[in-house]
Amino acid sequence: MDDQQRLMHGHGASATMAHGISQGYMQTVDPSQPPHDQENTKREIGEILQQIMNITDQSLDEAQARKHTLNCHRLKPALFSVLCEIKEKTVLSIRGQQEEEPPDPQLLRLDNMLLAEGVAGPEKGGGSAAAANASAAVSGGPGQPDNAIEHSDYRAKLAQIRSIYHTELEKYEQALLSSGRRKRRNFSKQATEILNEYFYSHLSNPYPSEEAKEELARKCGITVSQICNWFGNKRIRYKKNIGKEQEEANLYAAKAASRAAATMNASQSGYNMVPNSQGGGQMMAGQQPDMYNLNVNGDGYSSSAAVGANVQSQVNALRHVIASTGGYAGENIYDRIQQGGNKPASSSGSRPESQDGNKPGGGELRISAVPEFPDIQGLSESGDDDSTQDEPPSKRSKV
DNA sequence: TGTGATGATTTCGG
DNA sequence: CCGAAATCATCACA
Repeated sequence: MDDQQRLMHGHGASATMAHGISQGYMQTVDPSQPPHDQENTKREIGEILQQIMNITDQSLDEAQARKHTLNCHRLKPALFSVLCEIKEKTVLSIRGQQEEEPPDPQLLRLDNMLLAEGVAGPEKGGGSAAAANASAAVSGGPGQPDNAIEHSDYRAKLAQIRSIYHTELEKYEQALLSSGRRKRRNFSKQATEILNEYFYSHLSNPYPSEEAKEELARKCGITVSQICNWFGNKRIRYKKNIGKEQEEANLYAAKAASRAAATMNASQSGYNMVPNSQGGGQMMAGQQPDMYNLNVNGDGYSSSAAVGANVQSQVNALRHVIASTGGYAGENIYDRIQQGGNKPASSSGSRPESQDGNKPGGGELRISAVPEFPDIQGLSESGDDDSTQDEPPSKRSKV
């Protein structure tokens, strides 16, 4: 293994290097040597370092010749070992500063390797200083400039390798994206929370408008297309698994209700709150689910009729809270039920997605003849703090 | 390591 | 172009 290669071997070879250092250095600068020899050694080291410093100022031929001389020098292995050690320390300190979330393990390993080689990662300004210190220690004096490494052709090589590395990295990432090997990361808990809240509170029409999507995307820190994916997946999976989702629906319904209760006071607006016959206040958690999917009858999807029958008695219970707050949870379904409305929507040709639940002419989930997410007959009303949920009826701004 | 959950992509129909 | 449905690929957890 030649010296260039040794340098390129980074921390993985540290043990070997340390060993090499102790061997090479101790052999050459043995403390047991007479003082006279030590003096000579120091001088020689100083000269070598000076030559290294000057080498880039010389013509190519001259430099080559000098490099050859250097390579043949008996102190060269020891010096090189020292440089390796310095580089090692530098790399370690650089790595210590890097506290980022670990990417792909393979990439991480590659990065670490390249970091160790100085190919990737931050410019190491401190490294040269360390090198200078170490050089000074070796040469026995503080006289050496602190950019010893900076000017070597080693650095040029590093730059070359660095650029190759970045190019390859780009290719790799590109390939990763385009070749089906997608990298997936789950959304944050908070984002999921927000999405679920929206979904379950718009269960009657889980098709966020463009604006709502954008708002949700902003809130969740994800892209609009991810929002689309999420809602697409959610609708399908909800449908497939209505029984299981019930629990979740429960949860979010309860949350929504309690939130609504907390924020209700101001907007008692135009709704006539019907003091429910069921003891108004305590509906919350356990009952909401019934309003959503309720029925559990076979097809898993709640036909509006079933909903109406099943839930009617509970509608009033929630109505008070929800209606008064602009209806965070399932407001549309209320309206619907109250009106006995269940008409297939969007005959006008507008897309379901384009209207929010609040809008007249709301959308419906079109799934093989089963009106899963029933259309809403919009008596919309808003008052929720969430701008995504209470857009003006004219919402479809962009068409 | 197996498995369910989940985000992304593909296919298909309107 | 949108959404449903199927499928893929990865994550996360026991």
